[in-house]
Amino acid sequence: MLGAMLQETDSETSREGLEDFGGAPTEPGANRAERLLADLNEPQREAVCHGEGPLLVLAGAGSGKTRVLTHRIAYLLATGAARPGEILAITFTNKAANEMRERVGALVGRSVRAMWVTTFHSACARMLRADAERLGYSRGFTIYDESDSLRMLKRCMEELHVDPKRYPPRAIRSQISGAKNQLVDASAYAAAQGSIFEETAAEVYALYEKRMLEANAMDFDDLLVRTVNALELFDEVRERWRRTFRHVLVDEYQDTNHAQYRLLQLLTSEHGNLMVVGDEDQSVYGFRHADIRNILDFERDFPEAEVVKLEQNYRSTQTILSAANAVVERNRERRPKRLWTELSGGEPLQLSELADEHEEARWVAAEIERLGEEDGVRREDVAVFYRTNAMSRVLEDTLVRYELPYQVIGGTKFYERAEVKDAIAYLSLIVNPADQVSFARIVNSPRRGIGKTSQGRLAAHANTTGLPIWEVAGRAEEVPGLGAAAIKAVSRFHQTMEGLRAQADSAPVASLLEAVLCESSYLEALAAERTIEAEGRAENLEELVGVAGEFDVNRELEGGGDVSPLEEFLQQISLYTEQDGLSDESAITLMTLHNAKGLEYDTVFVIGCEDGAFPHMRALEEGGEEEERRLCYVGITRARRRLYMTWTRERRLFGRAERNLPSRFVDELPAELTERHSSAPGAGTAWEAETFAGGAESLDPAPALRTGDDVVHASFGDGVVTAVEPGGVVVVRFSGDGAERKLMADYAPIRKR
DNA sequence: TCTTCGCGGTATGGC
DNA sequence: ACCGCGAAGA
Repeated sequence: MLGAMLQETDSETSREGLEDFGGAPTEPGANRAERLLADLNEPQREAVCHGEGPLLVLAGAGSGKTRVLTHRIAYLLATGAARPGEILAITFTNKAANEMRERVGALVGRSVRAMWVTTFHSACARMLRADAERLGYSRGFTIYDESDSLRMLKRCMEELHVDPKRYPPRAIRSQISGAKNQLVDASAYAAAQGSIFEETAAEVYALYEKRMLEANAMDFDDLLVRTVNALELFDEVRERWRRTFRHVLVDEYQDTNHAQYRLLQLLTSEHGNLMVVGDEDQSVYGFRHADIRNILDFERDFPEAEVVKLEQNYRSTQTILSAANAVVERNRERRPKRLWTELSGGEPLQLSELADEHEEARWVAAEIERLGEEDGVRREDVAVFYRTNAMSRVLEDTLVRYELPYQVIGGTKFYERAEVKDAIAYLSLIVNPADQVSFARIVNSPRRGIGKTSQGRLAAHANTTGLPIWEVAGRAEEVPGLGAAAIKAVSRFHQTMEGLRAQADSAPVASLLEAVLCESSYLEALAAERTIEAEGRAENLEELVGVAGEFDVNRELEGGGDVSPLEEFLQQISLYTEQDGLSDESAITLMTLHNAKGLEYDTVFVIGCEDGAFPHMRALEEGGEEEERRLCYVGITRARRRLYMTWTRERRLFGRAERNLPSRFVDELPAELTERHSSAPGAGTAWEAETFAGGAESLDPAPALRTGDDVVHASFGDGVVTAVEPGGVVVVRFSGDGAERKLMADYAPIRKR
């Protein structure tokens, strides 16, 4: 059995609890430490046993990095090098943090509760709750998600009369976000302005910062930046956290940005106990301003650092690893390394070209069905990855028709639904009376006769007086220009909410939420709609109450901190994206390639492998080919045994059919590791697979073009065919500029001469 | 002030 | 194909 040969790798959580000393860490430390090292390979052991000072673990895909992290934490405790409360372990996603917490818990028992095992963002939020006041925020600050912060940004642009047509708010925000992650504040940014666009962005940046502070709100970037600010500005704060976290461990270090790097530096520069684990080949968050230089330059930044390389892979077959290596080796921004495994051989990669996304979806569904029937492959061992969320739709429809249960990770999020956001806005306003965006969201929802004009007057008054918006609402009669009817409506709303605020400190979150939904008449308004949609929305709110109830119970058990339950609840869910949630036990898993990082599946399909989709056009325009290639590497290395990649000749985008060429990454796979299939062009729905072992030659169906033919292209002129590829693709080298271009033989304005 | 209709932008990726 | 926003009408 293949499985028996595999050492436990990253995403298998269940087995860890069965080994070592489970939840009973009562034996002497030396024995415990010994046992922790027992089934590690040499470099893994070296990393776990590392003493004081910086440590870089270069961990290739599937090389057991989570194992090294969790065992090192346990080892630090067992040898007495650290107490549980001195550990800060950081990951990038909540999911990864939960998994790490679980696995550490399995090794060390309940002392995991004293550790901070969490994401960068929630660690920062926790630290800021204690020290935000020094920066002019109050501890009940609200965390704005993307849409909230974009709202705020739009308001600022309006106020400055910046035309959103000429300056798209998203572009401005990305500019601001980039500056923040480089720790460039508004005035420094303004001082360095160049183009008119940047000048405009600088102006918006400054006002945005001001209004965010007044609203006592932080966006995701602020959480990092403000924490860095607090640590840099206040010796006392810095010393306190340095003393607290004697050992800092960071997972996925290749995804850190400059602010995060600075944060780690501030926390660890004194004792130097920083362990980072990462793999530059899996750096795929450049768009979030991650800086791959952080991992590439680690030894330069921390000169005494010890470096350990983990290159033995315990996950995939040699075929899959060879394919992954072949792709990623084309990148320049990397250290030389090569994954290897004791599992030689393996099935070849299956590459399939299909007519369009519908055929692709049917092909995938049918293949999953076949694997289940013929090879006994379980659905929960199958995952389908795609580059963009939009690609899941057609596949979902098809899986439903095939009656194949599936679950989608990520994508449309529960917490982004309007009604859920409304409910949360009510709660936010209770905690943070200055929260303008939440106020604007709910003041007239349900309708209370407080329209746009009145809202504008309230906001303007808050801005000019500097009073929290809630204060302004409480003194509506003082707001210039507000009509009598509006004053009455605002006052009533204010009164209702004041009543709810009075309960906020003591009541469990669930009952508070229920009271909010009732007394605000929100549920009543939904019921009055009498539509299926409204019913669904009410159900979602019920689910949110359920989430709150769960939170209350957990808090009861764990005896929450010094923060009010409501504050803690809000913080938790504002940093919460779609977790695996109710992970379905017998379903196929669908997700983006980005979401797939850190996971593994027996059988993996990567769909939509077309140039322009993957690598994505936009990424290529931004010079991100290497990052896209790394994403491909991530996708390939998720597979344990079987890997499929598919692309389509045509795909609908914005309702428009686009013609595609296969992804350049497909061509980078060594032919001897792959098998190609192609559906007959023009066969419509009833296609028949033709199989061609080894790829490239002679699959071209209709066109008579062959390698070596001289051709003329309507705009590129004379050229010669250098290769013929599946799907009617010919590669032509043109004499005009000497460049090679891929063309669709059927559609390109090209003829033989 | 609220509702409806139609247009246009949108859909790389996520804490 | 879908959602959000603005214009126009009730």
